[in-house]
Amino acid sequence: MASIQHSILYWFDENKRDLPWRESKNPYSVWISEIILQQTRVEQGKPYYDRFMNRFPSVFDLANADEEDVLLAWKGLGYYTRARNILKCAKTIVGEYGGSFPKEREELLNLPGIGEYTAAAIASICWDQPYIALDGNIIRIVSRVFNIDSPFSYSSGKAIFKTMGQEFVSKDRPGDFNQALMDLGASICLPKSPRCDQCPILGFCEAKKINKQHERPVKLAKRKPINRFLLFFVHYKNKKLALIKQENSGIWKNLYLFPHVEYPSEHQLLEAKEGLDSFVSGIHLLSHQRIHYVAIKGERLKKQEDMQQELVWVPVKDIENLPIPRLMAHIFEVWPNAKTQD
DNA sequence: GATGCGTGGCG
DNA sequence: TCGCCAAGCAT
Repeated sequence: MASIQHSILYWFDENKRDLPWRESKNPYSVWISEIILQQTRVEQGKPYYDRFMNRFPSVFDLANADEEDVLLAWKGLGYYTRARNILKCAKTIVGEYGGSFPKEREELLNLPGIGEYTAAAIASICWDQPYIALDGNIIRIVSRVFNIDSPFSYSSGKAIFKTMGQEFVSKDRPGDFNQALMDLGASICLPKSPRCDQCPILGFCEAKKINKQHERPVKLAKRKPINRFLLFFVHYKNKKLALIKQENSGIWKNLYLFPHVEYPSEHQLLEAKEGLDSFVSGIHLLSHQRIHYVAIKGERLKKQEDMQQELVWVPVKDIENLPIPRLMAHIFEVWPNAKTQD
């Protein structure tokens, strides 16, 4: 009987996708494609890859580029830290490695923007080093084939996936094996409706045997939302808006937002706004918190004894003409740097 | 370990 | 419609 690895590689040889970054195994193009494809769909990344390689054909061209130009090539793709790291990394490779990538996994991991997944992908595709590249696709396939019921996000779960994955990965063709699993995950072993009837390794899948393929991978249980009760002050005067800087902790740490007071219960929030000129209220969801809010005009601001933070007055255009829902949207629109606002 | 980062596709 | 999430990483 054929091994599971053999079945996967056979399927790959017959069905592999024709993608621009598969034309070469040189580390530069593999690296660029892997960075572009982080949290990004193949169809979205393709045109960026083509333009990027055309604009920066080698690691030397990239290392000599201005950050502005790299960011321009990245414009519209998102996660712009990737673009900044890609430039830093190119400079390191040229400056410290004479323009060729280090082949040791540990050295790859030290490069900016390269984590466990990308290091494994580069090492396996370029130099046939037997590392499993645990991306979303391969996590899903491994969780189903071995019926792993522990979430990848737990460190204990991560250890299981790494152990099983390392055992799983083909030692003969690890690069093809990783890419095969990604293709399989993208076309057959889908997150929601896996096409098990077309799967080349159906007979090896432990989850399918007990009909739990839909329950894999196990996701971390969502924490139930915490209720919070906040009274906001919208204080707009002389075309300036009052903001406060948050402490270096909590959900809006170090950000600027409207002055506010927090109450322990909805009852106390409603009691506090009693008699005040409240004009909008509602619930805002943010990071497993349900924030019940009431906003009042700011004339009463000075009388609030609980308001201890120092106010920062920020010039804002035309706030008096904004409809209330738009204004309220601003309340939860936190500002990293009040000085840059106008 | 939890959180932020960006855009586009999907049911 | 809109929440979920897709070839993760850094902090």
